Amino acid sequence: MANTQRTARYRELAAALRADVLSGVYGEGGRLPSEEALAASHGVSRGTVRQALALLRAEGVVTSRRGTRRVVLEQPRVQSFAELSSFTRWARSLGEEPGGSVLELRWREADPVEAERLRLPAGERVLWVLRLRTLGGEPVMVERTVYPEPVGALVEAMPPDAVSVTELLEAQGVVLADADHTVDLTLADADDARLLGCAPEAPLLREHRRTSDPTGVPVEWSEDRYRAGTVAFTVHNSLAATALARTLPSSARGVSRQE
Amino acid sequence: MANTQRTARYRELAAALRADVLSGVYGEGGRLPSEEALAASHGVSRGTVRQALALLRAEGVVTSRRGTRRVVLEQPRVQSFAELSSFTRWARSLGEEPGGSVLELRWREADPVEAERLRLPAGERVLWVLRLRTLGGEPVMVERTVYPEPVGALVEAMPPDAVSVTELLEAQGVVLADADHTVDLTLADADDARLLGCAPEAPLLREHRRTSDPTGVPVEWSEDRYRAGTVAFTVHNSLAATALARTLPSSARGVSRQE
DNA sequence: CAGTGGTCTAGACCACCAA
DNA sequence: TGGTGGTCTAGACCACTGG
Repeated sequence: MANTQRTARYRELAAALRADVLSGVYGEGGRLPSEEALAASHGVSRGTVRQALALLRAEGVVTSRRGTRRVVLEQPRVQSFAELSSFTRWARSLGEEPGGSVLELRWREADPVEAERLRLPAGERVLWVLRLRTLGGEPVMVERTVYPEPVGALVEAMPPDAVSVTELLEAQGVVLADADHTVDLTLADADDARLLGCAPEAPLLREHRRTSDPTGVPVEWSEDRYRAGTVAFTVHNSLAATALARTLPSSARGVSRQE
Repeated sequence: MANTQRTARYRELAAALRADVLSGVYGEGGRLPSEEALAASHGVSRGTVRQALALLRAEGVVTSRRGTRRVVLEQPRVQSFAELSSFTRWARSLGEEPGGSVLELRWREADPVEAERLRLPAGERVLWVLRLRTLGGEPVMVERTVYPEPVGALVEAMPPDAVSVTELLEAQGVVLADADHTVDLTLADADDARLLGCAPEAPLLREHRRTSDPTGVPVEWSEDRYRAGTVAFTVHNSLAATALARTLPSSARGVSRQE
């Protein structure tokens, strides 16, 4: 009695509930029906309902507390890290027209940082790509990415004006499963300034991203620099869900080595 | 046969597994035992094992794929948004000595943005607080926070040099359950420059944060400005877990069609 | 005190991966 | 083809919230 063929039941349920919530059926600050009631009305077990609700909770759509029905949170949901893995998808979901072109591309040896991030032996060959990304024709981001050998070969073969590298990669069977993002601030160098049309030394929002495939093997290591004012990164977190992480003993955490 | 008294079984299990992974028992890129095996060896049901593993997965500690055992991802996991809700906790977990002091504090009417964020009627009275945050004595962040009436009263009564407002609030029974964070970039104004000891117009990393209690009622709305180079925000996401969000029908989202 | 979400179990079938 | 994770069920007890 398992359904995995198409979309999982709990995902369908989540979608249905999400739609209800966003359309204001329950009102902001309103309460959802009980799990029992949802299970009955949708003809599934309570376990499935809970799986669906866990999704909505992670998205920040509803709260959850023992003893009380779930409460509807705000709805804004502008743009969160969920979409971040692909510039193109992110742009489209905002209703903007994404563009992009490869400005430079070459094979070279990985520097120590790149090798470590891609989990490659030092000096391994990697494909380095410099891209300019635009929204509605306006330059907004400079992207410097390195790909390990196998993936690099696929990227190299793509047309230089390919809008979505991610989608092309997926079409070739490369699955992107996990990503780590780090956001900080940096200053525009001469190239950035020229490409983005800003002053040299102008502050830029920087994102480092490492993406892995389902096996955990790194597929991409990228540094993206956004012009000020063009993006804001959003995250939602439920403290309950992450409380544990804070209670842990430091265990095997050396010094505070960070990047 | 449910255990909720102390820590849930699955959280203990998660902690144990996390410790194992971090101590390198399985090796980076190594494989975890099967769910069945873990269930047997820890004397719990498979369901409980899966709950534990879901935590580790969300933290980016392990992958998961149908058909194969889970794979250990990298271990860095230094500082992520999980800790972000409290500057103090974040600092401590880095091994740094957090400090802070209230520089200004007054009741005033909420401006339109604040009212909207705190979900209050326009012009409602709120407590506005300006704090300087330090790490090891060095100023790193300027925090401007507004609190709605009830919480504000508690904050007002705190000693001006209280290190952790969050902890004091929790001690008073105010539970912080959910938070939305937005990160972007801004420039230092005269006050920022003076307080942080940087040049006016110097670029700063800015975080907007709205925190709610378990009921979904906003408790705090804050704008924090970090000196460049003092922080980096980190997030991990599993695409599998968020794939649905991208596949959704536009349902009831006004303009800008979603995909 | 009744209702509700949190935790846990035992068992089932399926889809997918690797051998 | 066998092992593994993904999904689903049915039922149970508990902790907490609220009237």
